[in-house]
Amino acid sequence: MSGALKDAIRVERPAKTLRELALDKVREAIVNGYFRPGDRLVERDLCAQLGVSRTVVREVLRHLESEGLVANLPNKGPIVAQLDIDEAKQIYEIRGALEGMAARLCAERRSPEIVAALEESLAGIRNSYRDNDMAAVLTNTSSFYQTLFTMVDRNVAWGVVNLLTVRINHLRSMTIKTERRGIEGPLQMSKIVDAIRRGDGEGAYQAAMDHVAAASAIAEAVLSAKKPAD
Amino acid sequence: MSGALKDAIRVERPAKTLRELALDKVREAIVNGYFRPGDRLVERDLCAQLGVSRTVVREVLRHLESEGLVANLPNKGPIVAQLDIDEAKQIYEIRGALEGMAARLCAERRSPEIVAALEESLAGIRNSYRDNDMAAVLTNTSSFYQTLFTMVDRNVAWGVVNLLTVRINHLRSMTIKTERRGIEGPLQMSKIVDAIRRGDGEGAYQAAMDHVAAASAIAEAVLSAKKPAD
DNA sequence: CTACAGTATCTGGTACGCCATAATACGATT
DNA sequence: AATCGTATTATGGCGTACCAGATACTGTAG
Repeated sequence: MSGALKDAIRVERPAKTLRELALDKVREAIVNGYFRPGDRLVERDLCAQLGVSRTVVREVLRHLESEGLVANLPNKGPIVAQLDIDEAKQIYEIRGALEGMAARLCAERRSPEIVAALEESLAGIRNSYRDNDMAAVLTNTSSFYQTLFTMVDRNVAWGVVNLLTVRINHLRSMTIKTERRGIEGPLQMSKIVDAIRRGDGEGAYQAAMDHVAAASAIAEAVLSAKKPAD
Repeated sequence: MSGALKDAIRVERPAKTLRELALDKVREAIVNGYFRPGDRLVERDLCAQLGVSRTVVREVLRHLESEGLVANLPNKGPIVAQLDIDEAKQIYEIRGALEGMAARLCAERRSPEIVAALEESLAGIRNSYRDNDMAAVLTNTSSFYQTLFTMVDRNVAWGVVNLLTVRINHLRSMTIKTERRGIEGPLQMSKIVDAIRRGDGEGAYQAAMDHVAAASAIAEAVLSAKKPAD
């Protein structure tokens, strides 16, 4: 549309400030495990690694702190937040409640476009599983839920889910690698889509709850199994 | 026990860093309307008003930005976030889902301590309404929900609710002042407590949903009525 | 070998300066 | 006089240097 045209015309300015770039870098580094939980995040070291000043690093650390990815020990400084099993379960529970809510709303709307969009995301997930591309599985799963929320204009809830999800990201990357998850995961999600197609709000709610409940159970098993080795 | 003893012994250091103090100040200033939505938050002005350096101010602004209280216009700088009616409704909806969940869990636990704690908060709310102390109504209402969440160890969900609540705080302060809200509000909340006492999970869930739904409806009326005058 | 002092490290916090950008005011040219 | 270009101002983005206080480490003296 006119937006796309304008974008084509527009002189490509980075638009992103240095701080935002650094924020993304550090968050990514935490999320995919370059920084491990409990690692200290020494400001001046980060300055060197990122090539930015302390001002920027401090603002980034503050931001990540309010996202729950970084914890601040008094007089000790910031560390990568530890994720205990109880907190992870709580996060899954909240996701269940919100994703269930969104699924119900989708079902009640009975719109073919919603179903089509969800099917498309789901196909993407199946393909990624087939190609054994786990990173793609994660992003496609995110986009599945994103459509679930945005199709019924629930961007705030999506923001909350997104915020919580980064905190359990390394759990997610472990759960999807679990045995048979490549079959069961998409199966559970297709149940959500089916219920939405039927306009079955309660069914969609339950199916969404079941999906995260399964993920939560796997995460719990993974986390309690990993604890002794830590 | 030993924790309390240690706390009693401890030399009372502020423990709070300057940044946290400034953060609370600015958040409070936004929440109770000293800074109005849309107001620009000029860094150097805030430095002067708070008596702290720009570094601290910037970190505070970043933090509030990630809380959703402050928005950052590119090349313009931070302003107090505007709250549109749709976003407010979404926030109420999320609160409904999470508070309903917590209420259900409380009911399923069937613990007399929970009921007692909730009754106490509720009594506080009634007293505050009687004394016409609206600030106390707000804090007591918060503490009611806080017990709802913390009694079943749902501190993450409580954090989410709290985070969202500050964004609609000025709406809350208007809804509680509404005609008859001093009777109906506590009535609805006592229904939640009743259901919990009965161990009626579904009833508690519904009662909690009803309560926020009522608040949401009032907020919508207030907000749409205020819009033209803006 | 222990105790104590000194030192290095690190965060919290401050001050100051530079640059880029946006808006506005002002002045010059046509 | 209208318009265009330029200077100024306001402000955010970013960097650097510095100091204070807490902590951890280390080496030396008794």
